[in-house]
Amino acid sequence: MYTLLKQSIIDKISIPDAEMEAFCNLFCLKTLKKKEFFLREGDISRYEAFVKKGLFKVYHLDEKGTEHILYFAPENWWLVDIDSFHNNVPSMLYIEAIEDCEILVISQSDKEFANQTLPSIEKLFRIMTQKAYVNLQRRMIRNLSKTADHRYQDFIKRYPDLAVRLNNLQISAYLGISHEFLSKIRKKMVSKK
Amino acid sequence: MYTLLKQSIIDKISIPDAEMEAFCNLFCLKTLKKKEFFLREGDISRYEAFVKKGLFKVYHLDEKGTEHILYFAPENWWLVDIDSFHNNVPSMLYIEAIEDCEILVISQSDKEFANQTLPSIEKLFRIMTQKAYVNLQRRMIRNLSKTADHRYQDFIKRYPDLAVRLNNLQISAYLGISHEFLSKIRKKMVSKK
DNA sequence: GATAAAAATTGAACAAGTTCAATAATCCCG
DNA sequence: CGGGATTATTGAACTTGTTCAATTTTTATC
Repeated sequence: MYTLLKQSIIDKISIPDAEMEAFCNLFCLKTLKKKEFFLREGDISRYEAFVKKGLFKVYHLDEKGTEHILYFAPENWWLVDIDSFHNNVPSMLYIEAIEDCEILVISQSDKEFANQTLPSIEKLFRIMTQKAYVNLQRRMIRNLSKTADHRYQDFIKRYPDLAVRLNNLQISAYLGISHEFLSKIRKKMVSKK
Repeated sequence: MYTLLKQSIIDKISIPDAEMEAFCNLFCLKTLKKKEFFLREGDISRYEAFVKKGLFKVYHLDEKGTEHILYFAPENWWLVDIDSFHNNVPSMLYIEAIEDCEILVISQSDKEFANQTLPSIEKLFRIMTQKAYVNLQRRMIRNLSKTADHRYQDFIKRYPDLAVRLNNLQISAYLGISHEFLSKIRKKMVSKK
């Protein structure tokens, strides 16, 4: 049950067996079907989860009802709205399964407990947050400096395995463009080959 | 010398006096004049710094030579390219003083030493990275869902004290628009009042 | 205070991306 | 396998934002 989670932790830090066991035992398995939600806008994020199987989208819905995807979370990724989870404020985000999923869930209080009692875990979450920050920073730079065309080509090159699991509505909501415009970009690419 | 730094730490975590002293002693004071650099593209970020006085811009230069500002760092903020610092890769960023500045500098190795020997410090940096991540996430959402007009008004409302220290070239490079367009937005705002 | 440099404004032509509406293709699911 | 729903494509008109070039205003410096 915890194989993937353990591997994902070992890849980031060295951790004594006892701490690993203690930490993993705080998680419980949950399944979500496609279109079900792990978090909705207005909720306070009281759980964090590791994606064991499947794929989620983490997004914000603006006042016009347009979806803006912050990131996709496939296997090995974590689900949480750090903002809501740590500042105890209602979330601006939705976290929705876009495939049938299996996740390992830990509560806010158990995570705090782990942070306080298991020295390796504090480090694990520092490293994870750093990695998330670096990814977001790189994306910010790309969004500020590249055209939609370039961002799309970059996306399918960077995440080929993800690209095939997503439809164009989802990709366009991640790139920050309309799906019609994405369709036109794709057409141009085909004709240029 | 360390008053501001200590206050900034106390605001985030509780820390024994001995750890506080040990940590602060790892920093040394440096001054930079306006237009001097703390980091340049291609450098590997081997130092992290706390801004004691002044104001920096952290930005990327694209292939056309256009500046894209990731964030501004006034007093109480930290200077570092987390990506370069932790992954030991050449930086994509410039960190440049836009006022005469005083900073407290710590080396990568001293920071690692602190992380390993001072338990509070691991927590401090986890919390700081989380805060930075939350800020960046909120900005990402705004950039994806709001027009330039809205983003500008939001910026001057959100950072009024910063807005008066910056010129419009810098603000436009942060908002992700040309300075000419920002000028037109400002004109429209004045006429609507 | 003079003067050079940097920043801000403006307009015109243009490019990038959106919106809306209609149609076509694909995907589910009972 | 059929039919409804979702997804993808296309075109035309439109909006947002860029680029370039000229001019004005402000700032810095000696």
